[in-house]
Amino acid sequence: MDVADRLHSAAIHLLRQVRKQDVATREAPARLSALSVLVFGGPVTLGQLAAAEQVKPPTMTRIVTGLERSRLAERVDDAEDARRVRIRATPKGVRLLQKARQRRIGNLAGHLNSLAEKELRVLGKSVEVLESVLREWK
Amino acid sequence: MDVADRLHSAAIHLLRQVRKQDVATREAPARLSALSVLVFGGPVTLGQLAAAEQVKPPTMTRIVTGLERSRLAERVDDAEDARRVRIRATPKGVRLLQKARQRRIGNLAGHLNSLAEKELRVLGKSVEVLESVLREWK
DNA sequence: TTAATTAATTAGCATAGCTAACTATATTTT
DNA sequence: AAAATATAGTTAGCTATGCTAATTAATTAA
Repeated sequence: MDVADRLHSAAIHLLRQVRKQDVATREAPARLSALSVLVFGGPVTLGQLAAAEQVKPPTMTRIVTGLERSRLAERVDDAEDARRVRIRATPKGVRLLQKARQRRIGNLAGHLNSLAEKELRVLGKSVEVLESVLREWK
Repeated sequence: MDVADRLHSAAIHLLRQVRKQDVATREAPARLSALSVLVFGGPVTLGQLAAAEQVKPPTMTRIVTGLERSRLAERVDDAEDARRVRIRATPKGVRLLQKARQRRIGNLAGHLNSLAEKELRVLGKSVEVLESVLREWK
């Protein structure tokens, strides 16, 4: 319980700090988050994207509309099922997201810089442990 | 960079899972988050609360108004400076937040349960490392 | 070939973020 | 002491993001 509590708190504060970098993109959080699914997971249907982001389809409809207006993503008709719409990041979207990610990760890495080599190793090991926990979670 | 990247991703997915528990409170995320500052940090002025939550004062004004409507917090006049308004969690607010927190932490702890003792120890060590990184961050 | 199901959108509501402009109180300058 | 400046919070008005319910279009099942 103690580890859970402090891990929870640390995760909150860590993301709160890292997220500050995103203002440089001039894009809203939900859009960046959806765009990152598109960039790293390839084109998906709107419904899949909504599920991945844990929002309802109407919400994702509007996020995608916003991404399209900024030319960061586009709707593509699905050849197999005309009800579906596939969403794809544009080259501009890919570039923007990679820069945003670079800023976030770079910022975090900069702060991990002060750690001793041993601490960094422990942290790396923990991330693996967390990844395995998250794989089971669903 | 690799550790930063994966830590970042793990933190995102961890919080995304844990946050699901909050629907049981029937309170919106920003309100729960502000309430948690009040419960664990004591009464603060509206401006301090806004700063703690990294939002602008007008945003916090409305969050506090929402919390007041639900009787989870209340505005108290400041004796020293009549411009200021102190915000305080009500007993109902304290109870609601503690239950919400219990659900989050309990849920996370349940998933850490499957870990071997050694893994849990490594995780605990890492949380300490992260806490020290976060202390330096500002 | 209807009937039922599924995918996405539209409409309408609440919440949450912002800036700009305003009110009221405190502080500083003259 | 009066005037100017600064600070704390609110109000107004915008955009964005979450929801449910209802709608439209396409697919699958009876």
